[in-house]
Amino acid sequence: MSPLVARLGRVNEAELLTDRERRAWYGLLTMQEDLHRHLSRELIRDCSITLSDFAVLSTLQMSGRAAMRVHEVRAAVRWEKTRLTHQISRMTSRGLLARIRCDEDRRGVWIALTDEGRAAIEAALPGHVARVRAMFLDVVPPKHLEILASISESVLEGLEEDADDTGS
Amino acid sequence: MSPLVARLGRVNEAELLTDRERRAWYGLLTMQEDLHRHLSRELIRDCSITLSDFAVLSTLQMSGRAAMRVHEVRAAVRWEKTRLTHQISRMTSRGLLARIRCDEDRRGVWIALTDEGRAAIEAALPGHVARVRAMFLDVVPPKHLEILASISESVLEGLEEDADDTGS
DNA sequence: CCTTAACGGGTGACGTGTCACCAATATTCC
DNA sequence: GGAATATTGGTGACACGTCACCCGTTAAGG
Repeated sequence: MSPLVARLGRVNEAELLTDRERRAWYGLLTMQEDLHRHLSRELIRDCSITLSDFAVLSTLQMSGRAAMRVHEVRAAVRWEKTRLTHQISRMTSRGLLARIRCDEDRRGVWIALTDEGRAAIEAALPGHVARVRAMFLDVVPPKHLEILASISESVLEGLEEDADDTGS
Repeated sequence: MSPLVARLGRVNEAELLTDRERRAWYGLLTMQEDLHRHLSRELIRDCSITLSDFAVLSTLQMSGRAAMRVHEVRAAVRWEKTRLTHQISRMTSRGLLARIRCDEDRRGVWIALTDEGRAAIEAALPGHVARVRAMFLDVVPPKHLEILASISESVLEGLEEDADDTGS
């Protein structure tokens, strides 16, 4: 990170981040990338599923329902439409999910866990939660976790205000 | 997000996150994904470069040097080795970077900004910084930015302790 | 020295995420 | 009731990130 701070004098002041801003912003970026990398690697190694798989599987399992519509899963994970479609296709072809015809709305599709999918998420959950704790939750004091939660809430609120886009 | 909290009763308590933990963890994940998506989209639309391009270009520009070795850039951005190689290849083929032979260490390579690369980062920097401010830095109170910086520092410290891996 | 290990960097394949675009069904509004 | 419109979901192409693995060079250790 140190090369990033060298020779700032040349550029317009207002175009650059203050030291505090830079620490917070680059810290956030690198923390998230490193966490993602570590968790992803270990989840694949131990359970043969990816973080994206985990997000979909746990959404379905936590719903406590037999099946969910695609757009319901989408609302839960907050992904782009096509990202979820592709993800479901991959997981279906690997036997983790099943697509089921929807008669109430014939445009739609029901998504359900297969037995294999349920087994996968049940096998993965405890270890993954433990790793999230070890890498993150147990490292950060509870008061700071509260603050982080409130930070993300206000940031996400701000992002939704410019909801001009096509399908976010 | 609400489907995630339904019907938690069935699963082992210790395997699940508390409410505070869940708000912090899922908040972090979604905030980072949404920020990345928005910033990426706007950078591509306005400047035709990606966030990864931006990271490499700004590292080189901020260094204030004519060229950097690949492993120096890598230390700055904290990426996997091959990720940076691929990124440099793509950017070189698009004319943003140049690979230059290294005589001091004939295994190595110098990476330098081309004129086009310098123009790209200079064009992108102010707008990108402004968007980071608008989406994130200005939304979060300064005291919370400090806390966030300290959070990421301790988390990253923790991650580096289990540096057993091959090439992280 | 000369062997062995470590370093610096790269390749190809594959899974992931986004974009532009499409198909089909539901809904709205006259 | 029929045309415009929104909703639900999907496809194919392409850029990105990781893994397994490779090559050439430098440094270490006998």
